[in-house]
Amino acid sequence: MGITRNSRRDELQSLLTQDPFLTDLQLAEALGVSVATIRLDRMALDIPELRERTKIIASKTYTKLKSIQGSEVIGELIDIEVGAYAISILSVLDDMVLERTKILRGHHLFAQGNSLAVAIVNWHTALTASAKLRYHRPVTLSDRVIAKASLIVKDKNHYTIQVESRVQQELVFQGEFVVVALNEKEEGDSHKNRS
Amino acid sequence: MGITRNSRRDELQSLLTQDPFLTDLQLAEALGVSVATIRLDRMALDIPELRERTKIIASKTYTKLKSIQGSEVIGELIDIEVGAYAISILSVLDDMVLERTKILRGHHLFAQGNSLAVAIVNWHTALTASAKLRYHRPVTLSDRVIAKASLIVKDKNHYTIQVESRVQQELVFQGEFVVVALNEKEEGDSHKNRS
DNA sequence: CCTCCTATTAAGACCTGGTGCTAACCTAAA
DNA sequence: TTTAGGTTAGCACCAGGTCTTAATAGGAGG
Repeated sequence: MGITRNSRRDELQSLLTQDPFLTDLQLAEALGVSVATIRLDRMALDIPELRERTKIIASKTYTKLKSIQGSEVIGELIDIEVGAYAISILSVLDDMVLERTKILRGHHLFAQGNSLAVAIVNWHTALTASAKLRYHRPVTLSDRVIAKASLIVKDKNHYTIQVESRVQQELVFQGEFVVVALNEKEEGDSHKNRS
Repeated sequence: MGITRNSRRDELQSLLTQDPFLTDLQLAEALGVSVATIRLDRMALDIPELRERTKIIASKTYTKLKSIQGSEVIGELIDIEVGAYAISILSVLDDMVLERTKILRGHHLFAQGNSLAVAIVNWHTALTASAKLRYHRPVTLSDRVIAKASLIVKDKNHYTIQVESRVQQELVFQGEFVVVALNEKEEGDSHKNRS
C-alpha cells in the first residue's frame, strides 16, 4: 500500500514491543493489510504467535519477578544474625543491566543493601530513614555481588547499618543506612522519622 | 480413587501453585482422574484455563517488570530538559509495597530518583557515583509519587543532581545524586569514578 | 432387593488463534 | 508480453479449552 514492505515490518516490530499481546487480526487492521500478510511478516521476522509470546513473557517473568519484588530480601540471603550482620548474594541477570553497556543499574545494588539493612533490624515495621551511598566500580552482567551488612550503631529505635558489596573481593558499593523500627502505633504517622 | 474429592481439589490447587502451566490433561494424569473431572474441579475452585492463567501471569508482570527493570526511566517521564531538570510520576502498585504494612519499598523511590538523575545527564554512559538520601514520610499503596530532579552543579563530567519526590505536595523523599558521564574509553575501567 | 443421589466419565459441537499449504491475484519491471 | 515479487484468499488441521447432554459407577436408605 502506501508504505513499503520493510517499513511495514519495522512498524510491526514496534507495535509488538509496545504491546506484545496483539493478535494477527489486530495487527492486520493496524497495518492495513490482510492477516495472511501479517503471518508472512511474522515468519520473516521470526516472531512467534501470540500464545507463544504470552507464554515466554509469563515463564520468563514468573520466577524473576519474585526475585526483585516478591521476596522481602533482594538477592539470596545466605547468612544472618539478627541485630548484628547479614549477607546476601545477587546474581546479575541480563534484565538488570543497561542495554548498551551491560552495567548493572544502580538501584539493584541499593535494593540489595537496603533490604539487608532492614532484615538485620528484624522488626515488624522497619523503614529506611536515610542513606549515603558510594558506587566504586561498575558491576556488569553475570557478576555475583556479595553484600555484607553490619549494624554499627543502635540508638533507641534508630539503627545505623554499614553495607559493603563486593564482586570477587573487590569493593563495588558502600552504603550507610539508617533504619527506623516503628511501633505499631506510629505506623502511617511517622512524620518524625528523620534520622 | 483412594482419595476424597476435597483432598483431590487441594492437591490440584497445590499442583497449580507449584506450576501454573499445567494443562487439564497433565493434571488429570497426575491426579488419576479424567479430564472432565479436572474441568469440574477447576469450575468449582474458580480456576481459569491454562491460557487464561498464562495471560494473567504475563500481563500482570509485563508492565511491572518494565517499570522496575525494562525501561530506562523508572516511573513515567513527563517532562525533561536535558542538563536542567526532569520530572516523572510513579504509581505505587501492590507489588511494590511491603506485604504487611502496604508501605512502598524504599528502593523504588531511589530507582525513580536515580533514573531521573541519569536521564538529565543524557550521556551514553552515565553512572551514579554516590548519593545521599532522606526518606521523610512513608509512601503507601496507590499513592502517586511525583519526582523532580534538577541539576545543581556540573563540574567537568560530574553532575550533582537534587531530587525531590512528593505525594500530594508533601515531601516524601529527597536525594542528592552525583552522576558521572563516562567517555567511551573509560568504560569498564572506571576505577577513579569516586566523586 | 431396588431406588435415589452423587460423583465421575464420555461424547459431540463449538471457539480462538493460530499453522501449513495451495492457488489466485496485482503490479511493475525486463 | 512474460516474469517475478508481494499480497491475499481458502481450506484443512491443531491445542486447549468451552458448554451441554447423556451414560455409568457406587453407595446409602428404604
